Amino acid sequence: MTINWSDIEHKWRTKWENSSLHNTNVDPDKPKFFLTVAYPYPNSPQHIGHGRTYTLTDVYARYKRMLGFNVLFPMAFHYTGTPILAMTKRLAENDPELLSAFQDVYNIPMSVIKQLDEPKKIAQYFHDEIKQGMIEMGYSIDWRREFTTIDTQYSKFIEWQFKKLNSGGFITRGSHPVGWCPKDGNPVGQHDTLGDIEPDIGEYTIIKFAFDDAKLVAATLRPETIFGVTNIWINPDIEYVKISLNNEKWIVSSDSMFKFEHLIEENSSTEAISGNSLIGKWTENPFTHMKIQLLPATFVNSKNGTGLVMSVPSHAPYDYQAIVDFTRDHSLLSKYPDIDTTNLAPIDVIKTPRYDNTPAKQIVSDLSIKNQDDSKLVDATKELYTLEFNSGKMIDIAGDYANLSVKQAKEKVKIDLIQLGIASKLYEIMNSPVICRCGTECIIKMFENQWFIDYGKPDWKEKAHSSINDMSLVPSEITVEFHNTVDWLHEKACARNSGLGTKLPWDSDWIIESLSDSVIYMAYYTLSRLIKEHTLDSSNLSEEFFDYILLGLGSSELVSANTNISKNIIDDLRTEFLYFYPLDSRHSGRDLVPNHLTFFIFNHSAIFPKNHWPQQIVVNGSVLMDGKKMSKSFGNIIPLRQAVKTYGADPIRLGIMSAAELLQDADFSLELVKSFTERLNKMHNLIHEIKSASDYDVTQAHSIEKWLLSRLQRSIQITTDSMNKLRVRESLHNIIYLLDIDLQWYNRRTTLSTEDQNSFLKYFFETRIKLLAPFAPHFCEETWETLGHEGSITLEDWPIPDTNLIDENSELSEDLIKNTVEDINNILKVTKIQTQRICIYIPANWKWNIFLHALKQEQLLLKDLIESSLNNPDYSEFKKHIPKFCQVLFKELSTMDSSSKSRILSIGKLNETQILEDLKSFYKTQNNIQVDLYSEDDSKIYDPRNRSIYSRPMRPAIFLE
RNA sequence: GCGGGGGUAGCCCAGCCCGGUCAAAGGCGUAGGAUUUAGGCUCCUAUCACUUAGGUGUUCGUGGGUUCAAAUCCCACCUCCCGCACCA
Repeated sequence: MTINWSDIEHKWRTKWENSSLHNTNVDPDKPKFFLTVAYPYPNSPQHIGHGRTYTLTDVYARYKRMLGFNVLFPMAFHYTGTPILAMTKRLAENDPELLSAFQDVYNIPMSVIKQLDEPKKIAQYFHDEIKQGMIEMGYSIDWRREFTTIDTQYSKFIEWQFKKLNSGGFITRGSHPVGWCPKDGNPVGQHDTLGDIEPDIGEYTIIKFAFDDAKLVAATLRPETIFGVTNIWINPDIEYVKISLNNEKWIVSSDSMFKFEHLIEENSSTEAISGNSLIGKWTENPFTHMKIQLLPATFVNSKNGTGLVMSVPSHAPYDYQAIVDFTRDHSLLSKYPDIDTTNLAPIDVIKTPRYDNTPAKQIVSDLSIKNQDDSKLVDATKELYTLEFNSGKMIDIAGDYANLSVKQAKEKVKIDLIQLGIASKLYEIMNSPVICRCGTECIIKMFENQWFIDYGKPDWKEKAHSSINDMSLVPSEITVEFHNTVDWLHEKACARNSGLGTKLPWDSDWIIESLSDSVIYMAYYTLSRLIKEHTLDSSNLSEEFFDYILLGLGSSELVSANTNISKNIIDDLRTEFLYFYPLDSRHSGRDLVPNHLTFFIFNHSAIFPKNHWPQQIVVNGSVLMDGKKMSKSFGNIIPLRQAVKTYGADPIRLGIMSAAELLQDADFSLELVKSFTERLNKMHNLIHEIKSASDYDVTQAHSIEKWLLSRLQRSIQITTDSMNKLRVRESLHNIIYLLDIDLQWYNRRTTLSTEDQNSFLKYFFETRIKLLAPFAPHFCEETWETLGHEGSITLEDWPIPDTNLIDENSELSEDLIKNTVEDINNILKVTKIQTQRICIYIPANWKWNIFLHALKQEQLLLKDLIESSLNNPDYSEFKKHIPKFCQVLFKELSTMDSSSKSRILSIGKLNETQILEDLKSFYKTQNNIQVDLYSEDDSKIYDPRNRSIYSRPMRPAIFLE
């Protein structure tokens, strides 16, 4: 008989639903446990990978319920954001890639796709799809509290959040360079570009060198080297322009002019200048006032920076090489007779441990660079830049900046130059061209007056650190990542101008960005049920309303008077919030550690009092599919609902949970799922065989039953310990595999009648099924019912190990038997003989005495052991065997761990003859082999090969024939 | 560059914090056997090498070190993966 998964899943889903089993209300008599998992963004159906975090959370919820907690596990949907918008657009354009994903991977019929013509419809479609999947997976969610982040009431809640942040001084405003698609009019991130290339925004300092009525504008990444400028490089073959901006005239290459477009004064004329005409002219270093000349160089690229380069030959390999090239090129020298080459000696500015002086010269010679067009110059530049950036120090020539590290000097010089009006910043895409998905080349745009949440505030960081220190992080290894994230987080743009979401309450041009409107929503779960049931209108959900309910400010009377919401409802909302908050456990994948989870910590610490800060965060790794990352392009995505349909929810749950320990990436495999299916089937069939057996009285247990009961208690203990640490793999390991191995051994050893066995097994499985219930809820409900129970197993108590049932003696005895069997197998394997008779020799008493004596010694010395044994008159007749025996014993004891030692000591001498007596029937029934037991000092011993002298306590000697 | 995580027998995955029970759990796969009309399921046995007596040898990315003892502690190196934002 095999399990019909869809039948039992449907049956139990319906029962749970009808009995509102997972709906959780305030119950002052019961301790609550409130846990949430990052809500899904509905732009695709869930796949197996998504299932991991949700399943883990559900397993935990079910476990906590069995421990007696009033568990609240809610769910909502995150509609906020831009990807759905982009998706709508691509769908409208019949984007073939997206259409194929929808049809072939997600299996959405064309007729349905046609209807998905606006963002909300797409979100709603996947919302339903995902929700259905969660139900089918058996997640024990209180669906009454479900909401979406574009519900008007939720928006009021987010408005409240931002008012709190703003009044608390956590919001700032500023300008920020972003990668920008001029066609879409949107910032672009990695996910918006062809080939998923992140625009690498570099910051140039542009330095203005006076030149007649205008400024020659050179862009540099190394403003600190301004002390070493010897000349300016101009490419004679390119065109430059003079443009008017900021009340100045700038000279830049015409190819770079567009970068200043937004600064150029309207209607101003531009004057073209050939590069060649500039060569040989003079200007001066605006900072040091040294007179310098404009020289020709071919390496200058009209598109990089401004098409002008300030030359620092000591520290820039290109500059050094270009000067070498120029001064040895006689035709050039004669072409520009005005150029004074005596003025071009490199000027050192920075020293490093590796180079004494003019490092550019040395590195050029080390790499055997031939001329300024040599491609090795790129590496040379990078190497020297990195070296000086990390270990360089400014030397005396740098005046006030002398002795500063290059890192410090770079910032300081830059700021000072800008302050003096000599320089300004220019942002540029360093890895250009970066192409937007729409096909347009991206540029840099200053995003003006952007709103930020200022995660850089030192006192806020401190609060976040302390919140982390006060909460439990599971697994604890992840703690350092949180602290690091808190440290390097800074202003985070919190609003954008497109996408679904809530408008910024004080500036309706902006929509609150999706990572910022999802940081305290756990609190909203405690309200959403009542808000929906009483159909509270969003217009009444004022700041005052949330102030009272979430912070206890004001009074319910006043709020009621001002909002038209009855006082009772307001009181209920406050009660509900106070009952469930703080959040006891937050779950998500580890990819959210550097963003969402840390924002979540920050925002709670900003808005809520300390007693409402989160209590625990649980982080899990991702899911690989047969060793590979799951992705559409690999075609290895398995939609969750389809998997449930094919394999059943419980086998999938077990497969995901057992594949890896919490933080590791889990390698999901369908083979594993299939093997779980078989194991559950086996268990199911067995339970049907034993279901009507009579009750078992554990106090009557003896022999191998006692052993299995003892093992079961240990298993409960280990499983409980690992569940508390959410080491679910270990838990399942115990429940499924290790208990199975014990059960198999039990089956070989038991001598009970089938009837008695069945009642014993019934007891065993009732406990085992409870342990399994959080993982495989449908299966366990079904088998629990089969075993004659009426209530849901969800409401059963989690098993507690019964120390009275732990029996060290039977465990040690069973170890003796197993070891002896193993030894016999070993001998059989090596000798390859077909044995008819097994002779087992139990060690003599004196051996046990020495053994126990040796175990008691804290510091065991072989010499002492031998001597004291030899001197003991009781052993005088065995003298000749003592040294050899002690030697072997000593070796054995020196590698035995202390817990085994004390275990044996606590039990004392085993009656090995009686224990091993069982082997007679064991071998008789299995292979029809005769087993004879002898004590070593038995006078009638049969020992043709004289093996009995090798016997040791816990290790009888063996002879086969 | 900054931050984090890995490298264990054919594969997956524990063990490492807290050294000894570690030739290293468990699963998957494979082979042989039992059961079966057959297949599947199930059960038993084996699965680093050598070995006709329960043994020995060499293994936990590489190389050193500490220790009576190292997969585990320390140092160096090689190598793979992930994150670095205005995007969920």
